Amino acid sequence: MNSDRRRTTIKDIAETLHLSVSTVSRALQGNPRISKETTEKVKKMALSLDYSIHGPAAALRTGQGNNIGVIVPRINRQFFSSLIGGIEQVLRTNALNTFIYQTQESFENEQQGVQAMLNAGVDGLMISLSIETQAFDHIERFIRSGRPVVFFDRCMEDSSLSCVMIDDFNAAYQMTEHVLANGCKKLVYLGGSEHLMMYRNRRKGFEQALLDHHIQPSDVHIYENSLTREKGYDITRQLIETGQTPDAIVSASDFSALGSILCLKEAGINIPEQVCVTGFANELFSEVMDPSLTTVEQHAREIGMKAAEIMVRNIKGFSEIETVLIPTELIIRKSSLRHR
Amino acid sequence: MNSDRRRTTIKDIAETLHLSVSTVSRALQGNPRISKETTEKVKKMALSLDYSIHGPAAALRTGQGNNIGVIVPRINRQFFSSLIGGIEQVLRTNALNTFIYQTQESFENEQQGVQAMLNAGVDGLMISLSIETQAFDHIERFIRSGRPVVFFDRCMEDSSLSCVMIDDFNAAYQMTEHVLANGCKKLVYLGGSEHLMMYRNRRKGFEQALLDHHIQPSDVHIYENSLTREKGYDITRQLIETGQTPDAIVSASDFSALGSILCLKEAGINIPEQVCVTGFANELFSEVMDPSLTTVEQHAREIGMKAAEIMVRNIKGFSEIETVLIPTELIIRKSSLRHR
DNA sequence: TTGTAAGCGTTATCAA
DNA sequence: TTGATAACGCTTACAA
Repeated sequence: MNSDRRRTTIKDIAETLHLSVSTVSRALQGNPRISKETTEKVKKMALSLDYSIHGPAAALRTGQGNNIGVIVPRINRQFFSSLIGGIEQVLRTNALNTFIYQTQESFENEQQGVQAMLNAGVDGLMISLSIETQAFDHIERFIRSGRPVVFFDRCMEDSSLSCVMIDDFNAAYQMTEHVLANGCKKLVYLGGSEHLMMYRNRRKGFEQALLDHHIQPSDVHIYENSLTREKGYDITRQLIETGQTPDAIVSASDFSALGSILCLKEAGINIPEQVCVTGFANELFSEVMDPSLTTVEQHAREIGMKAAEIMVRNIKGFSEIETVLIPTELIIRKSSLRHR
Repeated sequence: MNSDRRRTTIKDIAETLHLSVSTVSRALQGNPRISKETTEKVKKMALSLDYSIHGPAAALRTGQGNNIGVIVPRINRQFFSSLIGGIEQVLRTNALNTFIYQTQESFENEQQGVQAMLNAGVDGLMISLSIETQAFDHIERFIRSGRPVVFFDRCMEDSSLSCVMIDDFNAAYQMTEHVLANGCKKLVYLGGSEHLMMYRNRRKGFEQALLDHHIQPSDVHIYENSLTREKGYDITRQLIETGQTPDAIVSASDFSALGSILCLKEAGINIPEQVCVTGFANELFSEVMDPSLTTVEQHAREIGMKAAEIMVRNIKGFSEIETVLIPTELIIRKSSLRHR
């Protein structure tokens, strides 16, 4: 545990082999200008001396660090962790490291995260904005540094930036149509923050479906900022207690849908016969809960992979801007499927 | 999107202010040797020039990169993502960045990951071994570089290394006692890979409880490598078909427990009255599935935080070795609680 | 095919 | 209180 042990450098290899550092550097890179034997010798010595390249030094010299910063609201959400899995896989196969930072949905943390990425000298930034974020100086600062930025899921609304997200409008539209097709007429919608495009789009999709099917607006309640299990529970309880029980609860989150279902079950209300409930995200629990939850599969891993691919192309010098919509999939389960 | 834009350096600041780079460097660090006015001036200019420190260069000079590598089998497991959340939080409050790498349970990826960390010049390594890992040259290589290594959850069995894990033996022991207290006598155990200490310890805890309660070994079946939903389902189906249905299935994983439950429900077998089922990990779905699953809460976040604290202390020069057992919590739910 | 030397952005030593 | 300069480990013209 020799903690003041100096690391092996190419200089060490050069000295033991009586070569110059440049020869060693080139040999290590497999440069054809170096003879086969020398290259072989150098690589062998590198191995036996426990050499590993000092990335930061190489980065300093070449201006390329091979590190990509990834900023997400939370890492312990099925959606984001799968998405990161996709990012990581694509970046790795392109010899890029993944630097992760989670904001915990805090704007301040997000600012710090971007600064940390700037300091770390990452070659590009992939980010999904926090719920709180409404100002973008920190992002613009990064962009000014001349390095690529790719948004995913929660994007900045600027068409000159790359963004990969799902088709929220359509997903919500289809979901609402499905609920209406099951005979529901008095709907409650549990939405998110209106300043995030994705939640606005979901709400718009919901409303458009109602419009297209001639549902009376007076029969509909829309709640903002209602994405948590607790919110779902509380709102549902309040509706029941005030005699306003709807016949469908369409939620922009599996968690609030879960809260609603728990509350309805407690109140002895039958799902789906009396009330249909739908969620959003296809969290692991949605399949195995009782009743199983109708929801939207977002293909998180693919979103991550697609975003990473755009980043890789940008890093390689193709500075194209892309906005990609990953198609969603309606997963119909018991919580919304009536038998008539 | 000026991609050949040179980044602002302290030299730029120095020139515009007619100061030397050393003064600027010191001012930026808040060195008291620099006058208040100069410090102020420099910081203001840094801001207006969009300056941010170039970490790699500073790392090269100081030998301290403030980056910690974290290697995990998978990121999209509730357990690991929560754990990483804990790590990230502690490291960040100590001005350390988190470098993440997932092995997908592959030994080859793990080797590459350690190498990537070595190259990235991280100051320390936090790692949970892949299931496949049985050789440790890559780890020893990192240790030889003189930088601290902290294991979590899946550790190398070497008392000269720091490790944070849960008390698997006791957790399994308590779980087994709970099942026995519910009157079960013919038990099936679904375990993991025997070469991982944690799974060995769980199996030992299970067996010790049987021993202490005088259960006939002939009434017990132990399966190795049975941690997935599919394995749980298949083994359970096979037991039922061959007329060997047990009265309890104790699993080392929530996923195989889930598989078992799905199979039992399909076969019309009552849980828990005919068969008790227990899992391990308290995955999100275990609470909301039907029946809710008795399991073990591992306090993943705390494991991460504790491991990160040890790392931070090592980075700061205290090279103490610590093995920490985080206490678990038995979460008793419907899948194992008989009413008599 | 190999070597020399400059320079990436920063910090730290020494000098003023 | 500030400045000049060397050094960290690496890559890459340019030279041999």
